[in-house]
Amino acid sequence: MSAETTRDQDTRERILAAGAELFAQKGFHGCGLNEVLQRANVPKGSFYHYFGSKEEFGVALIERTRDGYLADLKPILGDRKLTPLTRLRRMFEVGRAECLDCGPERQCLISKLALETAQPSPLVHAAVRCAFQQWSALLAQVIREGQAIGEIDGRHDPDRLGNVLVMLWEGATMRMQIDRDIAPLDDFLAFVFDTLFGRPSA
Amino acid sequence: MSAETTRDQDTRERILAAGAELFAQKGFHGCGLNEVLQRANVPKGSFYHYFGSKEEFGVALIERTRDGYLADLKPILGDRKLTPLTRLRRMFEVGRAECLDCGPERQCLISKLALETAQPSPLVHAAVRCAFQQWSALLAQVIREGQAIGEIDGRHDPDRLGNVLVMLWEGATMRMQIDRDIAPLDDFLAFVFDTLFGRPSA
DNA sequence: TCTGGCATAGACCGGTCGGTCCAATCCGCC
DNA sequence: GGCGGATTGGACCGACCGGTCTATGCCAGA
Repeated sequence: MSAETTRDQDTRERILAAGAELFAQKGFHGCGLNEVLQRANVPKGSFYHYFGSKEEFGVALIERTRDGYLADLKPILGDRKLTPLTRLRRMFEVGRAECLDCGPERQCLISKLALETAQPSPLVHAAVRCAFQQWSALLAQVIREGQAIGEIDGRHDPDRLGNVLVMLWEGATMRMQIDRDIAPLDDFLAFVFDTLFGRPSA
Repeated sequence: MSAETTRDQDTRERILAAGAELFAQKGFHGCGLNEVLQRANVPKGSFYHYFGSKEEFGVALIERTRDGYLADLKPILGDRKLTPLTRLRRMFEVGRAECLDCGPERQCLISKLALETAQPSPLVHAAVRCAFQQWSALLAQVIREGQAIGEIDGRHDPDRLGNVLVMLWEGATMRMQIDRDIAPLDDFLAFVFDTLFGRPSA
């Protein structure tokens, strides 16, 4: 019975895990369902029992990924023992460490699916947009806290700065995949926390 | 004979133009050759006369796109009648105008193909990397000029700042496609030229 | 005018795609 | 025990994929 726990309800989870891994590497259209199912050791029939189509599967993947990210982020960004700016830095350092772990050829699943399916699939599109907006909003909140205690320059518009950080991070991870090197993430950290949030006064 | 000029050598160019348009929307794997050739009004045999494979075609597309970008950029970035910072701003404003023209659902072809094919295709990968490095280098040069005349804060590392601008721009265009709105590009311009290069002193 | 190679043209190939279908099996509930 | 929905298993489908092949049109140079 303990060995049988691999089946049952977690079949769905196994499909999702295999899809996340493969799509993050090969893309949505670059990887067929058969390959995903083979990796998950699940037959076709089970897939279409849990998901209505490949597109719905993509939406589920994005939501799963987003929820995982937010679950990781919130404890860091909400840690009252750290100053807001320290929390921001900690979050991006954790992100860098994760990229280092799983290798530079594995791009953020959300942005990858976003670019590949934004045009034809409104479902995927909505899921991606939601994920980015949530992240931007979280950052803006921490930025406001930093401004409240004078740690971050109050002339920044918090919402805009939150968007800028997200955009720059996504651009950096994209560049990381292109260069096969985490140097772009180091450029990101150095720019944001030494230059942008560092001493701007002469 | 004038009407026949549509054929002959420019067949290759017609294929490239159709591919650029369709791949920018639907992606490399999301669009079949048949669709490209139908749009270009060219039969299969001609395609494989000019290109060895779909992958080689992708490389040719990236190089064509990169050359087009650089040809547009260089006159602006090298315009000695403008200050370096003004040239930078002009360049991104032109980029924004072009995005406005062709619509927010059309993502930068280079970054799109980069994410989709970076892993399995070393040829495409090399072409993309080359394109980004050239652009970053151009920006770094202009930043150095700006620093030389005191227009840009000399404490910035020019190469890193060039990379940051490219990464942020790519992230912004990605977000533009996700949100179906050019507002992210406005955030980019406001942040870079009002906040980053604007008055940092209190 | 004949000829050789470049370019056009599209039928065709095996393979794989996303998706369908139904029989077999499992398992909680009566 | 046996009933019935949930789940598994995988053969199968038409469509389309990237790529091949050969027949033909075209035109420059002998």
